[in-house]
Amino acid sequence: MSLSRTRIAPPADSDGARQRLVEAAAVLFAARGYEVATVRDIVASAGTNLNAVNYYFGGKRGLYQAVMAAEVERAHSFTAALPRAAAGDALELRLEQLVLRLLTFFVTRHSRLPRLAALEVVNPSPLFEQIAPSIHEAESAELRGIVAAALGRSATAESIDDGVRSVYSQCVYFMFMAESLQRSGSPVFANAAAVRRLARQISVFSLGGLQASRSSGGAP
Amino acid sequence: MSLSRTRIAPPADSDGARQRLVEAAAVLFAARGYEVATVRDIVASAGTNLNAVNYYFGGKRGLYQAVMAAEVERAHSFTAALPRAAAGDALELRLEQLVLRLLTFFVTRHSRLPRLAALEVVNPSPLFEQIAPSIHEAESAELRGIVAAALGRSATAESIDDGVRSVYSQCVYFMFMAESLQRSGSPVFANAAAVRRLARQISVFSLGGLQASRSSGGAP
DNA sequence: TTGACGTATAAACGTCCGTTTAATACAATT
DNA sequence: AATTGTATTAAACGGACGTTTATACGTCAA
Repeated sequence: MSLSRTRIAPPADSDGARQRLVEAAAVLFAARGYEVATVRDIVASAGTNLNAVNYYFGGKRGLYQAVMAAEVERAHSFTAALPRAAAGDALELRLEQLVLRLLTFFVTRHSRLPRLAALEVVNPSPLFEQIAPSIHEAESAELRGIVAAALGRSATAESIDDGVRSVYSQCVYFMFMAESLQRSGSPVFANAAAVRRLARQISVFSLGGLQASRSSGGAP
Repeated sequence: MSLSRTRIAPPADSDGARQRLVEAAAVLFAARGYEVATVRDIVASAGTNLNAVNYYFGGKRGLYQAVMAAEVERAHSFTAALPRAAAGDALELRLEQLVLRLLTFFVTRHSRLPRLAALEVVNPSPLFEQIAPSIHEAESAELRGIVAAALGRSATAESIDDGVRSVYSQCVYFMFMAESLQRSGSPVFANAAAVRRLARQISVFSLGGLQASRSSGGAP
């Protein structure tokens, strides 16, 4: 039997290699940071050859760029599936739902983006300007609308910026602190109920803060 | 006079080299992070020989440890000199002064500690557990007292923790975002008046948030 | 069948890293 | 004057890094 002849050429890994590289690189970039993660470790984890990174991505930076693009897309499809309040709902509910969505984004392991973003924000790479705006477009606009509504007629551009930052900083805190909080065993990263409770606390706190800001900041 | 006898050994560079190493290393560790900052760049900046790091500190990690210790001490003496409200002052004033102190700590260039701490928190090193508590002992205790007072009789340990975190996260936000905010030209890092205004906004917002939490969280 | 092309593997290259070892200068001690 | 101990300099080591070059394999068109 001419087995050696008729045997169809195994498609080898084909495009599997490229995808496994992106996946393995995402894990290692997130775990150790761009500089410390080595190409050799990445290809070993992906089961490919050392040259594959240069062949497919032109180099380590190109692979990082591909990882970021893939993780941004993955995070977007995750965020899109989260529940959201209707525009006509009460302000309190809309804020709580938005905060819950932000917290869920920062705290769950849907993608490596929160971790990669924390590293980028604290230590921006040349890609930072390109990545930064694509993380939160929708959420920040929605938050801005809610804050403006809570501040009422006396809202100024500056007071809205202040309010957005005060609310947002309470959420993004968990992105930056993720590594430290998990070390100390914070329940937020494994317990969905804890996240919901946290969202309620932050939204109640923030709504009270915005109302206090209205009476204070508006009239000089 | 037996000058040659009584003359105390000229310290020559003596400890100068050691101190210059710590200073140069602090700058480079803060600018590039521990892994990326190289011993060769540090000794070049300090004007010493390559071997000096191992001679004085036993290695790169030892130098990093010395840098951290020096920066923690420097930051402490800076914080100690900041004005603080008296215990009998109004809650609003005490909170605003504390927030201003925290913001000033995070935003001004008294030492490299805020930057080094941001890197450590996002990417903890083996030294993290040793460094973390020594940054804020006093301030966090004071904040806890203020939050407890603002929450009043219905305060629980959990609601106090929540309030402390909500206030603190608005301040530490500037530590994490320092690099990014400075890139986008935020005035907070060069303008003392902007910091004072910010402290007022955060304290007003937070006091309102705490009052709202009091009526909400206390009675289940 | 042959040549070309896209892919995968292997080996080597040049560089930079932290660290080590050896050699030197100099003041204090014996 | 010889020696000891400390500080400084110089040179080299072994290894890891990202990247490049060379080579083999399999498919497809001519």
